[in-house]
Amino acid sequence: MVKAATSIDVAKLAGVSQSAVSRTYTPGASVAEHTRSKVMDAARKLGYRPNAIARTLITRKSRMIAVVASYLDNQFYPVVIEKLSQRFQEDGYHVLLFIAEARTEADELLMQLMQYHVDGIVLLSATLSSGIAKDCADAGIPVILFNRIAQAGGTVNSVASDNEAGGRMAAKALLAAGHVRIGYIAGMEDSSTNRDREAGFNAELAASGKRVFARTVGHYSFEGAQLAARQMFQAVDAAQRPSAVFVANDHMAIAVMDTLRGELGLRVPQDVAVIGFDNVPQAAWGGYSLSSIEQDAHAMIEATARIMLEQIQNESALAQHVSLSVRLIERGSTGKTP
Amino acid sequence: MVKAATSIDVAKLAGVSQSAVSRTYTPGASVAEHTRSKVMDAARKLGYRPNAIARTLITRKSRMIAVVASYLDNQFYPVVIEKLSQRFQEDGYHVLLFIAEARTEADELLMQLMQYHVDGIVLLSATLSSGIAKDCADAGIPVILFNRIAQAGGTVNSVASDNEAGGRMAAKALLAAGHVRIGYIAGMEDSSTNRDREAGFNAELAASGKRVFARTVGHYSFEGAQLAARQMFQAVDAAQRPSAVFVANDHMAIAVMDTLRGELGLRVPQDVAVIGFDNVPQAAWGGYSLSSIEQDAHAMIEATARIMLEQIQNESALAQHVSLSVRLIERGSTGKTP
DNA sequence: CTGAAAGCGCTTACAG
DNA sequence: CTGAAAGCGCTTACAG
Repeated sequence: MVKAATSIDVAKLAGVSQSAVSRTYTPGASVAEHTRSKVMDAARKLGYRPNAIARTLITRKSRMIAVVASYLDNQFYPVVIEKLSQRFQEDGYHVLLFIAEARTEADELLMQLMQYHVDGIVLLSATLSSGIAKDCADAGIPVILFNRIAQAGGTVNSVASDNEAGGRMAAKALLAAGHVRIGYIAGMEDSSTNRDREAGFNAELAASGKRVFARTVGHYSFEGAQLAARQMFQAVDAAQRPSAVFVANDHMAIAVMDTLRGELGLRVPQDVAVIGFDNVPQAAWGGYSLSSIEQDAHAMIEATARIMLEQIQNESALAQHVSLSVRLIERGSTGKTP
Repeated sequence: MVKAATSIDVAKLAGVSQSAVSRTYTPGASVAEHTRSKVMDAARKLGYRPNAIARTLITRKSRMIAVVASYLDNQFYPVVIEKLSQRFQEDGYHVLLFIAEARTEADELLMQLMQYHVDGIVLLSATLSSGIAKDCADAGIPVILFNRIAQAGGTVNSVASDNEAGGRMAAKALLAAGHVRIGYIAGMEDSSTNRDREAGFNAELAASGKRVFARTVGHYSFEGAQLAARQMFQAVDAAQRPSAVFVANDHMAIAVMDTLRGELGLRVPQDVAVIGFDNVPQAAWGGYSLSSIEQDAHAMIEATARIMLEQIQNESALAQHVSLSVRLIERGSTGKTP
């Protein structure tokens, strides 16, 4: 174990002051070209790298952004985490990833985060108590809810899709295909995504003088969705069960398709049309060809990065709420031939 | 923006020295019960939390472990990242996640990591130059290669599956099913996983007096695998193409199945049997029912955590190399009826 | 058990 | 442009 070289070591070797070394590594600081090159030479010889921890202590900027995630089995999130990391890296920020197991855990995690003086926090599909949200705001740490809507009037930003419009699109597509008995398999009852998708879906059905034929809850989990599908499609008589179903996300929709085909012997789309939400990569796989409402992950990430940088630079910036457009991707599961 | 309370603020309010506050938060330090409770009361009133950055500066322990990943579209990794994070969190460590885009980028990333004084580094399916590996060793930072084998004699630890045994199992399963024309779709040519899986596969074929009938390369990517499948199965005459194929991982195997069925009109397993590697969750999906060689992700994660903690606590510990058993999971893609 | 003090490795006014 | 010095918020011998 070799002790790393410090700015003092470099200063000594270069024959300059420690301040000069520090200035060499501070963009925009005034250092003579001659001094700078002496410092760089010495730094190279010693393998010097500025200690980011010491810098953070004094500047109060860690250049780290915490991302709190959970449910990585939902295929939408790994991709988001990857792209989000890359996006922040482009701006010189690093991602400190936290996995929250239960929803209640987010608060405890956040408290730990604050000890690390992260510059900002992105909550992927997680919520946090208003107490913690206020602590973050008080500490000047921007918080962005990703794929969740923040309560109005708060200090917390949010970036989400127009889930309500997505729900309407799903209903419109199924109605246009002539379906009359249409079911809905819900995600988490208390999530804003589920609430808004279902509201849009029901509103569009109502606009056609119809209402949902059956409704079960899958809690956004694979197993939950299998159960929900069994409950909804157990009727032996075809007229007793939906001929189409809107599932609150693709992760569940795939489980539903498996259950319909494998367990219940029903064909998709001939016996039951299925439409999901997210347009995860797996929706395009040949084994499913799942129609879906696409969330624009790229735009969501760009909006997140933009808001984060704005809020880090301007602490008094007001909370922003971004809602992005979605679009229908039709595939085989609703009868579109590829 | 309210300035966070420091140990000095707490000390003043509690009427004790700053040292006493620090000791209260240092497990094992000697503080009178009376003093401790005065400190805790004051801390509660001020919402005090020790500053982890300042602590890191002086203790040289950040309790952060860097995880460098890439290829999150391979479904094996998100699950590993999630479980690994949770596992380290149990021991009071946090994961700093870095996404390496190209393989060459890992070195640059590592240099940045060292500035944050992470306590350890896990490289998920990435390699690093021997120069950087030495820098880490010199700095006393343990490095673990996950799902890769380290070069012998180095200072870098590794945790991987017995890929060679896995390759043999795949060959054995296909031979046992009576296949004669057996193909192999390779991953990255220069990866240890591909090398070992292929070596075991070929060795087992050779043991039966056979050799691989066709070989193409999919580079561990979805698109690469589609291309590799087209190349291998373009022959119109069934006798000209393999009746079974071992694909170097599940991520590619799923792409191969899509190409076989969707594009080439071949049935799995009737026309072509397919076997993959990893046993990702998606392999069990009804749309694929993919036979696979299962990597024991749980055991890999436990081994990684154990080695990491050992090496953090004992800097002079020697590099360890763990190889974990794999097992065959037979499903529909090799003719097993579920 | 407790407090005063040094020091971790930086950044940043300040004076020159 | 440059250097001496203060200070970020802690931990940890050291002396009492």
